[in-house]
Amino acid sequence: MEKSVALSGALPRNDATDSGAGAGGGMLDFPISLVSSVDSRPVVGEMDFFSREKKLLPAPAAVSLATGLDLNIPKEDPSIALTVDNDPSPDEEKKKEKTEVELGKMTEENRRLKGMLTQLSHNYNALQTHFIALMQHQRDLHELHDDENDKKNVKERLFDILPATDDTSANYDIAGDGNRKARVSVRARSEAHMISDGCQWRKYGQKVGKGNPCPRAYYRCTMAAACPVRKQVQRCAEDRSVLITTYEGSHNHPLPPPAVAMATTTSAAASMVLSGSMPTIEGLVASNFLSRTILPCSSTMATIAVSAPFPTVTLDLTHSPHLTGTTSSRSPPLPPFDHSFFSGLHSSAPPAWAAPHKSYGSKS
DNA sequence: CGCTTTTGACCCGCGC
DNA sequence: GCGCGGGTCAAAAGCG
Ligand SMILES: [Zn+2]
Repeated sequence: MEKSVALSGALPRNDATDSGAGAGGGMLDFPISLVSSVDSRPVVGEMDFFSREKKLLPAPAAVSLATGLDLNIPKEDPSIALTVDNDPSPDEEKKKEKTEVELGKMTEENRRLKGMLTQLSHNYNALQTHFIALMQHQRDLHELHDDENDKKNVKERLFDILPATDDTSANYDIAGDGNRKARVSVRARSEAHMISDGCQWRKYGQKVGKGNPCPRAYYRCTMAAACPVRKQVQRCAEDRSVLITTYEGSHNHPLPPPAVAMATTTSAAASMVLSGSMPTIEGLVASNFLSRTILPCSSTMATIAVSAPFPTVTLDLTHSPHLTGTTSSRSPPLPPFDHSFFSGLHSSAPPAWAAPHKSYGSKS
């Protein structure tokens, strides 16, 4: 038996909750890649959210994607840049000038905001690094203390000495309690074999499941030597255009800025849910946390399944009326209302960014 | 030459 | 204990 709650993540944007939502997860739930990363997803890349190759995507779009803020003010928006005809009355001439001045201001402000955003991103990474270092230190102290009080525990001492190549010991505390089992899975329509998420992954296995003829691929994060993050990529059985990516664990290293949004969102969401710091799932979704961060570009649904053994946060980026089928049957059918809200923001699907990944055979 | 992918073997928990 | 199925290892192959 499993409980599953499906809620629409597509609530109206509520910028006031911006800072509050992240802090809602408790102080230690530093919403970075610490826990699960989703690190979660393009025909050859139709859902490449976090391609590190910025050339492939228009920069303003990337900014907008990562922050949920639509800072992209096209310079040649016809609604702003008036195209006055040959007979400009002095009045209209004036109006035009005024508008152009306005436009200049906005462009300038836009540039400034972008700069700030970049700065913010850098600061964020720096802070994250510092935080991780602190956590490491704290862990060392903690275990040292334990050792003094309880000398029979040789194992822990070993963990202190061992290089951080031991995943479980090194990252246990970083992940925080209750977060280790966290999983975040992302469903997205994509013909690509893998959705790029800003991280580097090395494939370490592939299996074909029992019921599902589609092979499931296993990846490990290679951005840092000891990064424990893993992900599974599998095509949905009944609808092969849907790619399901499941992330597990948290990064022990800074992520490239484009990847931060996704990792932050997923891990923080997982943290909140699993730690119970967000009183209700409704609270999580109502805080508009998910939709503001990564989902403004499509109609969306956040599903949080409390099923054993791993609590899983599912971000559904699909438009499909299909039910999941992989993890569970969804209780309530999707309310029809959640598509309309974002229609004004990004009307179309994300561009087809390419994922740098290759093949995908099958076995067994 | 250093990386990733491939792929069968191996491990381990679970139900019988 | 045994078989099964999901997950991982690691040797070999592939690739730029
Ligand atoms: Zn990582």
